[in-house]
Amino acid sequence: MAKSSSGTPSRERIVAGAADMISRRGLSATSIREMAKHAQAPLGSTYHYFPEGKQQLAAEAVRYTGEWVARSLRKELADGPAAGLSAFLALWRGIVVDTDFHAGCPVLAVAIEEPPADEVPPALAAAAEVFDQWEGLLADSLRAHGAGAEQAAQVATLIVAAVEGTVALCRAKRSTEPLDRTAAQLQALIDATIKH
Amino acid sequence: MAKSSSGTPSRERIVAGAADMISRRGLSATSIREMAKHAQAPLGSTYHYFPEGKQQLAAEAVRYTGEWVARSLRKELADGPAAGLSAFLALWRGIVVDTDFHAGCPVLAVAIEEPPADEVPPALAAAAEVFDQWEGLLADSLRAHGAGAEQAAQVATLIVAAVEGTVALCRAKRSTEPLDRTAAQLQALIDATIKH
DNA sequence: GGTAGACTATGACGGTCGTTATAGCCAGAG
DNA sequence: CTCTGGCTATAACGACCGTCATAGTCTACC
Repeated sequence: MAKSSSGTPSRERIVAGAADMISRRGLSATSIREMAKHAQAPLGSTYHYFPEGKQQLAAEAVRYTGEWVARSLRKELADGPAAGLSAFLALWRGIVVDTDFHAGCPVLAVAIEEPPADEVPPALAAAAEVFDQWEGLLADSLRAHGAGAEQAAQVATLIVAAVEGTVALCRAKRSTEPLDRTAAQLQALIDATIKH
Repeated sequence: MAKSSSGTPSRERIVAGAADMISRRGLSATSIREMAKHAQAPLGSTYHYFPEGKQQLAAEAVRYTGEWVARSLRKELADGPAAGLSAFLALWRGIVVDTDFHAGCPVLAVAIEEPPADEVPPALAAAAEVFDQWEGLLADSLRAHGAGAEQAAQVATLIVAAVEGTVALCRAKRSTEPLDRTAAQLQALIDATIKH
């Protein structure tokens, strides 16, 4: 057993690989068989580690990405909101460029999958939590640097939404120009927000 | 025959229905069989009207949505960039609310599907064109109201990206609050941009 | 050495996928 | 009335899907 907090290495490989594949093709286009193969794990193992099936695996992949981004965000926000935004932008730019515009954000990919009627699948709930987490980190930093609570919340939401949307624009256009433009405007917005 | 510019009514029903379904579930999760059934058309008809198959149908659905939004945008931008933004926001809010957070933007949905290696599928190319079109309309209006070319382009990209991202946030959270927050910030940004 | 339990291997279940082929219907032109 | 051509009906192709069941392997502890 020895249930370490990060789980078996093989288990974590599956989750990380799933996050990568979902960020490229979306959840429904990513099969469990492919996720297993991509992580060099047998298909049976996925149902051993994730007995609730695909939704559980997707939810963990979303949270995995969420925590990975949040770690970077927490670290860089120590130098202020502008530094945090720069890191946030650089992180996504790296993913988009390194994959030749093939990958994006798995959280966004999961967020736009239609849920069954009268139900909220675990992966979608996880996506909502991750967005909240990112917004919270940004808003906290803005408030710590003099922004009002309302203003901070609005700017934080705008940043997360704009960056997610911009990554999608970059993928469609196969260009990083949208990221450059969004970066310029958001940086100016942060300056204006914390200087007020 | 009688090839009208808008095509046979049945053909247009298929395209419109496809746009709706793609906006809910994404492209790969939407089967041609379901699109046909949703439009009350036989499966054979889809391959009659769209001989290139799913990609052609998806591309047309993307352009259909693009033109629909552009029409609203053109009309409201006559009253200035702020009015255009309001219409843009209201349009997406309507979709999200009317579908109980089940539908979003089909253009975004198509934009985040991974293309095959060394290839740009028609639907993805159409998504890029639609984003360009929307940005162009907004940027033109901003420049017509005194914004510099660079500033106008940056703000236009930010608006499109932010609204697309915000719609996804709303779906994940099952709340329109992100749209409220983004709206407030973008309106302020437009005011500052054209007043400068 | 034995035994429990974590993991793997294998194969199957019913179902849906995109696409194609073929034969048929049926309005309108001659 | 015949015939053409746009549209439909039906069935099939191989491939893949999520999930489950079962039997097997291997490792760590008693």
